[in-house]
Amino acid sequence: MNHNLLLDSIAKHIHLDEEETALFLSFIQPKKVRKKQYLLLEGEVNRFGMFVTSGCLRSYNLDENGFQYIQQFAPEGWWMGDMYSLITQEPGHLYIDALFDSELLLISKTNLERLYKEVPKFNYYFRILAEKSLVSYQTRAMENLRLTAKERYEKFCLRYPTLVDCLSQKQVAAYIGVTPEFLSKMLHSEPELKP
Amino acid sequence: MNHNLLLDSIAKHIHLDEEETALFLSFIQPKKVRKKQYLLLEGEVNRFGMFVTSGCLRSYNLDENGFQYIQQFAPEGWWMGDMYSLITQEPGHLYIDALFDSELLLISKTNLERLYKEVPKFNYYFRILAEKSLVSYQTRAMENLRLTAKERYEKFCLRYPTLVDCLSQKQVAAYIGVTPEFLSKMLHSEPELKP
DNA sequence: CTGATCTCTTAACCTGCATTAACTATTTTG
DNA sequence: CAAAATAGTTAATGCAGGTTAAGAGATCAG
Repeated sequence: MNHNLLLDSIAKHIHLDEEETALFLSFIQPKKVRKKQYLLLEGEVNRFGMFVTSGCLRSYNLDENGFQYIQQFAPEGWWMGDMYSLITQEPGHLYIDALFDSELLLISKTNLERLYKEVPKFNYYFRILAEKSLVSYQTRAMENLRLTAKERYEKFCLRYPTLVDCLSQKQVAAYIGVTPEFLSKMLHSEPELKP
Repeated sequence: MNHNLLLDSIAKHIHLDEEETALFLSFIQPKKVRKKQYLLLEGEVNRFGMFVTSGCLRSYNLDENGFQYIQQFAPEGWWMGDMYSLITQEPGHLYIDALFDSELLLISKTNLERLYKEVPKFNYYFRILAEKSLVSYQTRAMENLRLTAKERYEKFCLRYPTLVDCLSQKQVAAYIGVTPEFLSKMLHSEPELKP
């Protein structure tokens, strides 16, 4: 299994010696999933932090009409999880599944807590990640009120240029919060939006 | 000045001995602000984390039409800042001002970095805060797409019961992302929403 | 106390996006 | 490879919430 992507991501923020690296790796387990396979269902407790080494995961809410609202795409090099459920160990509200065949590295909540205790500088690493992620959700929360569907689509293309051309329009629509019908209409009536 | 509120907030998550407490307090400076006074303008670098010991702050974006979108209210016991600017020390996009006369405790970016170095367990404290805040912005980002104005208003009343009756309708409208005219109409046509 | 500045209300009209439905193109599965 | 399922297109209709405007209370500053 390929741990390098994960170790590199960590090395950008903290230095681990050999012993710490070995301990960390002993806490990690690999997992392969096929396209469409679920990793978490609404109402379940999220017991693993998931790091994507290949492929792409997706997390979303379902509303009462069965409409999907995508919270996050996690391509290669990203962490994924239901933060609420992972923190509280209460049942969460997210579904997590794989958009393509994917390879993951999992760390259980138990091992994560052990890691914080035995290698406290992981508090630094995950503090930095949480802060960056916080900024991007703050921005998105405001943009979801302030911007039109067209503007949200443009931001999405700028922010995720690699994703936008491997995802179906339906997925993009569920991320920016419009119906697939409206996105289709928008792309045809405003040709400058197309790649 | 009253540091107790802040020390209590910290004590809920980490234990500081006397020396650490003294060092922390030496990094903190008090500040009083009057109603409507600005603490940060769009385009400025945010050089202080701000903890509110009395009163209430507010952070917001302005769009090109001068419409305000409120990101956060910070009553007593809350931290406030422009996270993006505080992390990067680049010019930010938020205005921060006081809704009422308020008392604050400030920690400069420089002292915050010293604090992380000299008392590493502050990484734990601020990681926990960042993670909780992250969860609430993830939720809000999704709700801003998924919920109607009426539902957003109801959530706001549930989540900030003390705020809702000391704020003007205009402030609440700018938080839930509707015009004051529409909120007024909603409250009159749906009497069950009123307190 | 008074004019000026805000906040709230009401109402007419407008628009961005949802809904529904029917059809076509593409992908998945047996 | 055929059948079924899924994704995308187009168009008619509807509605949540915006815009504009104008007046009525409030609150504030001189």
